[in-house]
Amino acid sequence: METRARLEEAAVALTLRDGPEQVTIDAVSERAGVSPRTFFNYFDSKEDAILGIHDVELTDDFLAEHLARADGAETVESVTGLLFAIIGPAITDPALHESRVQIIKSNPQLLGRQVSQFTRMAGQIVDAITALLARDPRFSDLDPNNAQPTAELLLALCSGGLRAAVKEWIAAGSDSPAAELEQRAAALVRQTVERLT
Amino acid sequence: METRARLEEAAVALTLRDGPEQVTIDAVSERAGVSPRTFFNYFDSKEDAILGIHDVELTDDFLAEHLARADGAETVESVTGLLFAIIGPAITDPALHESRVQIIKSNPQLLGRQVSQFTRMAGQIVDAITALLARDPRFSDLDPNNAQPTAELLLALCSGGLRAAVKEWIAAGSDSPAAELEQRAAALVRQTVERLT
DNA sequence: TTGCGCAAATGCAAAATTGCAGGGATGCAA
DNA sequence: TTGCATCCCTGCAATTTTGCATTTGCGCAA
Repeated sequence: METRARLEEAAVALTLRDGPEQVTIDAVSERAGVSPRTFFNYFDSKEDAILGIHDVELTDDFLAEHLARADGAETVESVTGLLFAIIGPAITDPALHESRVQIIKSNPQLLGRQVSQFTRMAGQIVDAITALLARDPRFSDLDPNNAQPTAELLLALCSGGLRAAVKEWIAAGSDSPAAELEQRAAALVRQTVERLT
Repeated sequence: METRARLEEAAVALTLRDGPEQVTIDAVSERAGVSPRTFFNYFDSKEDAILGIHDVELTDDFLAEHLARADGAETVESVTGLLFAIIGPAITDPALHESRVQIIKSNPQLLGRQVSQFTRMAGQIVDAITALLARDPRFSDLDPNNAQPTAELLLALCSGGLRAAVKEWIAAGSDSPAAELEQRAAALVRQTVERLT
Protein backbone atom coordinates (compact mmCIF):
# COMPACT_ATOMS: atom_id res chain seq x y z
CA MET A 1 0.00 0.00 0.00
CA GLU A 2 1.14 3.52 -0.69
CA THR A 3 2.72 5.50 2.08
CA ARG A 4 0.02 8.16 1.93
CA ALA A 5 -2.73 5.57 2.25
CA ARG A 6 -0.97 3.85 5.14
CA LEU A 7 -0.67 7.16 6.96
CA GLU A 8 -4.35 7.92 6.44
CA GLU A 9 -5.35 4.49 7.64
CA ALA A 10 -3.18 4.80 10.72
CA ALA A 11 -4.44 8.27 11.55
CA VAL A 12 -8.06 7.25 11.23
CA ALA A 13 -7.66 4.04 13.21
CA LEU A 14 -5.85 5.66 16.10
CA THR A 15 -8.22 8.62 16.17
CA LEU A 16 -11.21 6.32 16.26
CA ARG A 17 -9.68 4.58 19.25
CA ASP A 18 -8.28 7.50 21.25
CA GLY A 19 -9.74 10.72 19.87
CA PRO A 20 -7.91 13.36 17.84
CA GLU A 21 -6.17 15.05 20.77
CA GLN A 22 -4.56 11.90 22.09
CA VAL A 23 -3.15 10.80 18.77
CA THR A 24 0.46 11.79 18.20
CA ILE A 25 2.35 12.09 14.95
CA ASP A 26 4.88 9.67 16.35
CA ALA A 27 2.25 7.02 16.88
CA VAL A 28 0.72 7.51 13.45
CA SER A 29 4.11 7.40 11.76
CA GLU A 30 5.18 4.31 13.62
CA ARG A 31 1.98 2.49 12.75
CA ALA A 32 2.47 3.44 9.13
CA GLY A 33 6.08 2.28 9.27
CA VAL A 34 7.70 5.57 8.39
CA SER A 35 9.59 8.24 10.25
CA PRO A 36 7.75 11.23 11.74
CA ARG A 37 9.54 13.48 9.29
CA THR A 38 8.02 11.56 6.42
CA PHE A 39 4.56 12.22 7.78
CA PHE A 40 5.03 15.88 7.01
CA ASN A 41 6.09 15.09 3.49
CA TYR A 42 2.49 13.99 2.91
CA PHE A 43 0.34 16.11 5.21
CA ASP A 44 0.49 19.59 6.64
CA SER A 45 -1.02 18.56 9.93
CA LYS A 46 -2.48 15.76 11.97
CA GLU A 47 -5.99 16.85 11.08
CA ASP A 48 -5.24 16.69 7.39
CA ALA A 49 -4.18 13.08 7.73
CA ILE A 50 -7.28 12.17 9.72
CA LEU A 51 -9.57 13.72 7.13
CA GLY A 52 -7.50 12.58 4.16
CA ILE A 53 -7.02 16.15 3.01
CA HIS A 54 -4.30 16.88 0.53
CA ASP A 55 -3.71 19.70 -1.86
CA VAL A 56 -4.95 18.97 -5.33
CA GLU A 57 -2.92 19.89 -8.31
CA LEU A 58 -5.20 22.21 -10.21
CA THR A 59 -4.05 21.28 -13.68
CA ASP A 60 -5.68 22.58 -16.82
CA ASP A 61 -7.20 19.18 -17.38
CA PHE A 62 -8.69 19.10 -13.93
CA LEU A 63 -10.16 22.56 -14.26
CA ALA A 64 -11.49 21.90 -17.74
CA GLU A 65 -13.25 18.78 -16.56
CA HIS A 66 -15.05 20.46 -13.71
CA LEU A 67 -15.82 23.79 -15.24
CA ALA A 68 -16.93 22.45 -18.59
CA ARG A 69 -20.62 22.90 -18.06
CA ALA A 70 -20.18 26.56 -17.28
CA ASP A 71 -20.53 27.63 -20.85
CA GLY A 72 -23.67 29.44 -19.79
CA ALA A 73 -25.09 30.70 -16.53
CA GLU A 74 -24.20 27.85 -14.23
CA THR A 75 -21.39 29.46 -12.37
CA VAL A 76 -22.51 28.47 -8.90
CA GLU A 77 -22.97 24.86 -9.92
CA SER A 78 -19.56 24.80 -11.54
CA VAL A 79 -17.79 26.21 -8.52
CA THR A 80 -19.47 23.91 -6.02
CA GLY A 81 -18.72 21.07 -8.41
CA LEU A 82 -15.07 22.01 -8.52
CA LEU A 83 -14.84 22.28 -4.76
CA PHE A 84 -16.58 18.97 -4.28
CA ALA A 85 -14.15 17.38 -6.68
CA ILE A 86 -11.40 18.56 -4.36
CA ILE A 87 -12.80 17.34 -1.08
CA GLY A 88 -15.00 14.54 -2.37
CA PRO A 89 -12.43 11.75 -2.44
CA ALA A 90 -11.86 12.13 1.29
CA ILE A 91 -15.47 11.34 2.15
CA THR A 92 -16.42 9.06 -0.70
CA ASP A 93 -13.52 6.65 -0.41
CA PRO A 94 -15.42 3.59 0.76
CA ALA A 95 -12.58 2.19 2.83
CA LEU A 96 -12.28 4.99 5.38
CA HIS A 97 -15.47 6.85 4.75
CA GLU A 98 -17.53 5.41 7.58
CA SER A 99 -14.82 5.95 10.17
CA ARG A 100 -14.28 9.52 9.09
CA VAL A 101 -17.95 10.36 9.34
CA GLN A 102 -17.93 8.90 12.80
CA ILE A 103 -14.91 10.98 13.78
CA ILE A 104 -16.31 14.23 12.42
CA LYS A 105 -19.62 13.66 14.13
CA SER A 106 -17.95 13.73 17.53
CA ASN A 107 -15.34 16.31 16.51
CA PRO A 108 -17.00 18.93 14.33
CA GLN A 109 -14.04 21.31 14.71
CA LEU A 110 -12.22 19.13 12.21
CA LEU A 111 -14.45 20.48 9.46
CA GLY A 112 -12.69 23.78 9.89
CA ARG A 113 -9.83 22.20 8.01
CA GLN A 114 -11.85 22.45 4.81
CA VAL A 115 -11.61 26.20 5.14
CA SER A 116 -7.86 26.22 5.43
CA GLN A 117 -7.59 23.81 2.53
CA PHE A 118 -9.50 26.16 0.28
CA THR A 119 -7.52 29.07 1.66
CA ARG A 120 -4.30 27.35 0.73
CA MET A 121 -5.47 26.91 -2.85
CA ALA A 122 -7.39 30.16 -2.98
CA GLY A 123 -5.13 31.86 -5.47
CA GLN A 124 -5.48 29.19 -8.12
CA ILE A 125 -9.17 28.70 -7.53
CA VAL A 126 -9.88 32.42 -7.72
CA ASP A 127 -8.06 32.60 -11.01
CA ALA A 128 -10.12 29.74 -12.37
CA ILE A 129 -13.35 31.37 -11.22
CA THR A 130 -12.30 34.66 -12.74
CA ALA A 131 -11.93 32.94 -16.08
CA LEU A 132 -15.29 31.32 -15.53
CA LEU A 133 -17.03 34.62 -14.92
CA ALA A 134 -16.06 35.82 -18.35
CA ARG A 135 -18.24 33.07 -19.79
CA ASP A 136 -21.27 33.77 -17.62
CA PRO A 137 -23.53 36.32 -19.32
CA ARG A 138 -24.48 37.75 -15.93
CA PHE A 139 -20.88 38.60 -15.14
CA SER A 140 -19.11 38.99 -18.45
CA ASP A 141 -19.51 42.75 -18.41
CA LEU A 142 -17.57 43.15 -15.16
CA ASP A 143 -14.49 45.23 -15.54
CA PRO A 144 -11.31 43.40 -14.54
CA ASN A 145 -10.96 45.37 -11.35
CA ASN A 146 -14.18 43.97 -10.01
CA ALA A 147 -13.81 40.50 -11.42
CA GLN A 148 -11.21 39.47 -8.87
CA PRO A 149 -13.13 40.49 -5.73
CA THR A 150 -16.26 39.00 -7.23
CA ALA A 151 -14.49 35.72 -7.82
CA GLU A 152 -13.28 35.73 -4.21
CA LEU A 153 -16.80 36.31 -3.05
CA LEU A 154 -18.13 33.46 -5.14
CA LEU A 155 -15.47 31.18 -3.73
CA ALA A 156 -16.39 32.14 -0.19
CA LEU A 157 -20.05 31.69 -0.93
CA CYS A 158 -19.74 28.29 -2.55
CA SER A 159 -17.25 27.05 0.05
CA GLY A 160 -19.72 28.01 2.71
CA GLY A 161 -22.48 26.20 0.89
CA LEU A 162 -20.46 23.05 0.56
CA ARG A 163 -19.36 23.14 4.17
CA ALA A 164 -22.90 23.68 5.37
CA ALA A 165 -24.06 20.81 3.20
CA VAL A 166 -21.40 18.47 4.54
CA LYS A 167 -22.21 19.47 8.11
CA GLU A 168 -25.89 18.81 7.54
CA TRP A 169 -25.14 15.52 5.83
CA ILE A 170 -23.01 14.31 8.72
CA ALA A 171 -25.55 15.42 11.29
CA ALA A 172 -28.32 13.60 9.44
CA GLY A 173 -26.41 10.32 9.58
CA SER A 174 -24.70 10.55 6.18
CA ASP A 175 -26.90 7.84 4.73
CA SER A 176 -27.72 9.61 1.48
CA PRO A 177 -25.18 9.29 -1.35
CA ALA A 178 -22.27 11.67 -0.91
CA ALA A 179 -22.54 12.71 -4.54
CA GLU A 180 -25.73 14.57 -3.72
CA LEU A 181 -23.76 16.99 -1.56
CA GLU A 182 -22.82 18.86 -4.68
CA GLN A 183 -26.43 19.58 -5.60
CA ARG A 184 -27.40 20.28 -2.03
CA ALA A 185 -24.63 22.85 -1.69
CA ALA A 186 -25.69 24.61 -4.87
CA ALA A 187 -29.32 24.54 -3.76
CA LEU A 188 -28.43 26.11 -0.42
CA VAL A 189 -26.52 28.84 -2.17
CA ARG A 190 -29.27 29.54 -4.67
CA GLN A 191 -31.91 29.54 -1.96
CA THR A 192 -30.03 32.03 0.17
CA VAL A 193 -29.12 34.31 -2.69
CA GLU A 194 -32.70 34.48 -3.88
CA ARG A 195 -33.95 35.53 -0.49
CA LEU A 196 -31.40 38.31 -0.37
CA THR A 197 -32.69 40.13 -3.44
CA MET B 1 1.62 50.25 28.48
CA GLU B 2 -0.43 47.11 28.56
CA THR B 3 1.28 43.83 27.95
CA ARG B 4 -0.89 43.11 24.92
CA ALA B 5 -0.06 46.46 23.37
CA ARG B 6 3.64 46.00 24.03
CA LEU B 7 3.55 42.62 22.31
CA GLU B 8 1.75 44.06 19.30
CA GLU B 9 4.22 46.91 19.03
CA ALA B 10 7.17 44.55 19.27
CA ALA B 11 5.75 42.15 16.70
CA VAL B 12 5.03 44.92 14.22
CA ALA B 13 8.38 46.63 14.68
CA LEU B 14 10.41 43.47 14.26
CA THR B 15 8.35 42.30 11.31
CA LEU B 16 8.79 45.62 9.57
CA ARG B 17 12.52 45.27 10.01
CA ASP B 18 13.07 41.57 9.24
CA GLY B 19 9.92 40.18 7.65
CA PRO B 20 7.41 37.80 9.24
CA GLU B 21 9.44 34.63 8.72
CA GLN B 22 12.52 35.89 10.44
CA VAL B 23 10.73 37.14 13.53
CA THR B 24 10.74 34.71 16.44
CA ILE B 25 8.43 34.56 19.40
CA ASP B 26 11.48 34.75 21.61
CA ALA B 27 12.56 38.02 20.07
CA VAL B 28 9.08 39.53 20.28
CA SER B 29 8.67 38.46 23.88
CA GLU B 30 12.03 39.76 24.90
CA ARG B 31 11.39 43.13 23.29
CA ALA B 32 8.06 43.30 25.08
CA GLY B 33 9.72 42.36 28.34
CA VAL B 34 7.78 39.19 29.02
CA SER B 35 8.47 35.50 28.77
CA PRO B 36 7.69 33.57 25.59
CA ARG B 37 5.05 31.67 27.51
CA THR B 38 3.24 34.91 28.24
CA PHE B 39 3.10 35.66 24.54
CA PHE B 40 0.75 32.75 24.08
CA ASN B 41 -1.44 33.99 26.87
CA TYR B 42 -2.36 36.85 24.56
CA PHE B 43 -2.12 35.53 21.03
CA ASP B 44 -2.65 32.20 19.33
CA SER B 45 0.14 32.74 16.87
CA LYS B 46 2.83 35.04 15.64
CA GLU B 47 0.59 36.25 12.83
CA ASP B 48 -2.13 37.19 15.25
CA ALA B 49 0.26 39.42 17.14
CA ILE B 50 1.51 41.07 13.97
CA LEU B 51 -2.00 41.85 12.80
CA GLY B 52 -3.30 42.65 16.27
CA ILE B 53 -5.92 39.94 16.02
CA HIS B 54 -7.60 38.81 19.17
CA ASP B 55 -10.83 37.03 19.86
CA VAL B 56 -13.62 39.38 20.76
CA GLU B 57 -15.97 38.59 23.53
CA LEU B 58 -19.30 38.52 21.80
CA THR B 59 -21.36 39.81 24.68
CA ASP B 60 -25.04 40.60 24.40
CA ASP B 61 -24.18 44.28 24.52
CA PHE B 62 -21.70 43.98 21.71
CA LEU B 63 -24.14 42.07 19.53
CA ALA B 64 -26.99 44.40 20.31
CA GLU B 65 -24.95 47.39 19.31
CA HIS B 66 -23.94 46.03 15.94
CA LEU B 67 -27.08 44.25 14.97
CA ALA B 68 -29.45 46.98 16.05
CA ARG B 69 -30.17 48.32 12.62
CA ALA B 70 -31.27 44.90 11.45
CA ASP B 71 -34.81 45.41 12.56
CA GLY B 72 -35.73 45.16 8.93
CA ALA B 73 -34.13 43.80 5.80
CA GLU B 74 -30.57 44.94 6.33
CA THR B 75 -29.11 41.62 7.23
CA VAL B 76 -26.08 41.85 4.98
CA GLU B 77 -25.21 45.31 6.28
CA SER B 78 -25.57 44.14 9.85
CA VAL B 79 -23.35 41.13 9.41
CA THR B 80 -20.60 42.99 7.59
CA GLY B 81 -20.88 45.66 10.26
CA LEU B 82 -20.47 43.11 13.00
CA LEU B 83 -17.47 41.54 11.30
CA PHE B 84 -15.86 44.90 10.73
CA ALA B 85 -16.35 45.74 14.37
CA ILE B 86 -14.32 42.63 15.15
CA ILE B 87 -11.39 43.25 12.83
CA GLY B 88 -11.64 47.00 12.55
CA PRO B 89 -9.59 47.98 15.60
CA ALA B 90 -6.56 46.20 14.17
CA ILE B 91 -6.44 48.40 11.07
CA THR B 92 -7.86 51.61 12.41
CA ASP B 93 -5.62 51.97 15.43
CA PRO B 94 -3.63 55.00 14.34
CA ALA B 95 -0.46 53.98 16.15
CA LEU B 96 0.25 50.77 14.27
CA HIS B 97 -2.05 51.13 11.32
CA GLU B 98 0.44 52.37 8.77
CA SER B 99 3.01 49.72 9.60
CA ARG B 100 0.46 46.94 9.39
CA VAL B 101 -0.76 48.04 6.00
CA GLN B 102 2.83 48.08 4.85
CA ILE B 103 3.39 44.57 6.18
CA ILE B 104 0.27 43.12 4.61
CA LYS B 105 1.07 44.68 1.28
CA SER B 106 4.28 42.69 1.05
CA ASN B 107 2.84 39.63 2.82
CA PRO B 108 -0.70 39.08 1.61
CA GLN B 109 -0.82 35.58 3.08
CA LEU B 110 -1.28 37.20 6.45
CA LEU B 111 -4.81 38.14 5.50
CA GLY B 112 -5.65 34.47 5.66
CA ARG B 113 -5.63 34.92 9.41
CA GLN B 114 -8.91 36.77 9.16
CA VAL B 115 -10.47 33.58 7.97
CA SER B 116 -9.26 31.55 10.90
CA GLN B 117 -10.33 34.28 13.28
CA PHE B 118 -13.88 34.11 12.00
CA THR B 119 -13.68 30.33 12.01
CA ARG B 120 -12.71 30.37 15.68
CA MET B 121 -15.72 32.47 16.56
CA ALA B 122 -18.00 30.90 13.98
CA GLY B 123 -20.28 29.20 16.47
CA GLN B 124 -21.18 32.36 18.31
CA ILE B 125 -21.46 34.45 15.17
CA VAL B 126 -23.68 31.91 13.47
CA ASP B 127 -25.98 31.89 16.47
CA ALA B 128 -26.21 35.67 16.37
CA ILE B 129 -26.97 35.63 12.65
CA THR B 130 -29.60 32.98 13.16
CA ALA B 131 -31.35 35.26 15.62
CA LEU B 132 -30.99 38.08 13.13
CA LEU B 133 -32.64 36.14 10.34
CA ALA B 134 -35.79 35.80 12.36
CA ARG B 135 -36.16 39.57 12.17
CA ASP B 136 -35.59 39.83 8.44
CA PRO B 137 -38.88 39.47 6.55
CA ARG B 138 -37.08 37.73 3.71
CA PHE B 139 -35.89 34.96 6.01
CA SER B 140 -38.32 34.84 8.88
CA ASP B 141 -40.30 32.01 7.33
CA LEU B 142 -37.31 29.68 7.25
CA ASP B 143 -37.84 26.54 9.24
CA PRO B 144 -35.24 26.09 11.98
CA ASN B 145 -33.52 23.29 10.09
CA ASN B 146 -32.60 25.61 7.28
CA ALA B 147 -31.88 28.64 9.39
CA GLN B 148 -28.57 27.31 10.65
CA PRO B 149 -27.05 26.45 7.24
CA THR B 150 -28.39 29.73 5.88
CA ALA B 151 -26.70 31.63 8.68
CA GLU B 152 -23.45 29.83 7.96
CA LEU B 153 -23.76 30.79 4.34
CA LEU B 154 -24.35 34.41 5.18
CA LEU B 155 -21.32 34.41 7.42
CA ALA B 156 -19.17 32.95 4.67
CA LEU B 157 -20.55 35.43 2.17
CA CYS B 158 -20.04 38.51 4.32
CA SER B 159 -16.62 37.37 5.51
CA GLY B 160 -15.62 36.99 1.91
CA GLY B 161 -16.94 40.43 1.12
CA LEU B 162 -15.04 42.02 3.94
CA ARG B 163 -11.83 40.20 3.11
CA ALA B 164 -12.10 41.18 -0.56
CA ALA B 165 -12.73 44.78 0.47
CA VAL B 166 -9.72 44.84 2.75
CA LYS B 167 -7.53 43.30 0.07
CA GLU B 168 -8.68 45.86 -2.45
CA TRP B 169 -8.18 48.67 0.04
CA ILE B 170 -4.63 47.62 0.80
CA ALA B 171 -3.79 47.15 -2.85
CA ALA B 172 -5.12 50.61 -3.66
CA GLY B 173 -2.83 52.22 -1.10
CA SER B 174 -5.25 52.29 1.84
CA ASP B 175 -5.66 56.02 1.58
CA SER B 176 -9.44 56.11 1.88
CA PRO B 177 -10.88 56.03 5.42
CA ALA B 178 -10.95 52.52 6.84
CA ALA B 179 -14.51 53.02 8.01
CA GLU B 180 -15.67 52.86 4.41
CA LEU B 181 -14.60 49.23 4.22
CA GLU B 182 -17.84 48.30 5.85
CA GLN B 183 -19.93 49.84 3.10
CA ARG B 184 -17.65 48.61 0.38
CA ALA B 185 -17.92 45.05 1.67
CA ALA B 186 -21.70 45.22 1.76
CA ALA B 187 -21.76 46.74 -1.71
CA LEU B 188 -19.58 43.96 -3.10
CA VAL B 189 -21.89 41.39 -1.58
CA ARG B 190 -25.03 43.03 -2.87
CA GLN B 191 -23.53 43.49 -6.31
CA THR B 192 -22.56 39.87 -6.61
CA VAL B 193 -25.81 38.53 -5.23
CA GLU B 194 -27.84 40.60 -7.64
CA ARG B 195 -25.95 39.29 -10.61
CA LEU B 196 -26.56 35.76 -9.53
CA THR B 197 -30.32 35.97 -9.74
C1' DT C 1 27.33 -5.78 -13.54
C1' DT C 2 28.23 -1.06 -12.72
C1' DG C 3 27.16 3.50 -12.31
C1' DC C 4 23.96 7.45 -12.73
C1' DG C 5 19.94 10.01 -11.46
C1' DC C 6 15.77 10.71 -9.39
C1' DA C 7 12.25 10.45 -5.95
C1' DA C 8 11.19 8.98 -1.43
C1' DA C 9 12.58 8.73 3.12
C1' DT C 10 15.33 10.16 6.95
C1' DG C 11 18.02 12.69 10.69
C1' DC C 12 18.68 16.73 12.96
C1' DA C 13 18.01 21.16 14.79
C1' DA C 14 15.31 25.26 15.42
C1' DA C 15 11.02 27.23 16.17
C1' DA C 16 6.05 27.20 17.28
C1' DT C 17 2.36 25.64 20.20
C1' DT C 18 -0.03 23.69 24.20
C1' DG C 19 -1.04 21.80 28.88
C1' DC C 20 0.01 21.87 33.48
C1' DA C 21 1.63 23.49 37.78
C1' DG C 22 3.43 27.00 40.51
C1' DG C 23 4.76 31.85 42.18
C1' DG C 24 4.10 36.50 43.19
C1' DA C 25 1.53 40.85 43.45
C1' DT C 26 -2.80 43.04 44.50
C1' DG C 27 -7.02 43.99 46.66
C1' DC C 28 -10.56 42.96 49.76
C1' DA C 29 -12.89 41.03 53.92
C1' DA C 30 -12.57 39.47 58.66
C1' DT D 1 -2.80 42.62 60.30
C1' DT D 2 -4.00 38.27 58.50
C1' DG D 3 -6.05 35.29 55.37
C1' DC D 4 -7.87 34.48 51.01
C1' DA D 5 -9.13 34.77 46.22
C1' DT D 6 -7.73 36.27 41.84
C1' DC D 7 -5.16 37.62 38.03
C1' DC D 8 -0.96 37.80 35.56
C1' DC D 9 3.19 35.91 34.62
C1' DT D 10 6.56 32.17 34.53
C1' DG D 11 9.03 27.48 33.99
C1' DC D 12 9.04 23.26 32.06
C1' DA D 13 8.03 19.38 29.25
C1' DA D 14 5.74 17.29 25.38
C1' DT D 15 4.28 17.80 20.86
C1' DT D 16 3.87 19.90 16.40
C1' DT D 17 5.87 21.99 12.40
C1' DT D 18 9.47 23.51 9.21
C1' DG D 19 14.02 23.99 6.78
C1' DC D 20 18.06 21.92 5.36
C1' DA D 21 21.24 18.40 4.32
C1' DT D 22 21.88 13.61 3.62
C1' DT D 23 20.95 8.94 2.61
C1' DT D 24 18.51 5.11 0.64
C1' DG D 25 16.33 2.44 -2.87
C1' DC D 26 15.17 1.59 -7.42
C1' DG D 27 14.98 1.75 -12.36
C1' DC D 28 17.55 2.50 -16.33
C1' DA D 29 21.38 3.07 -19.47
C1' DA D 30 26.17 1.90 -20.58
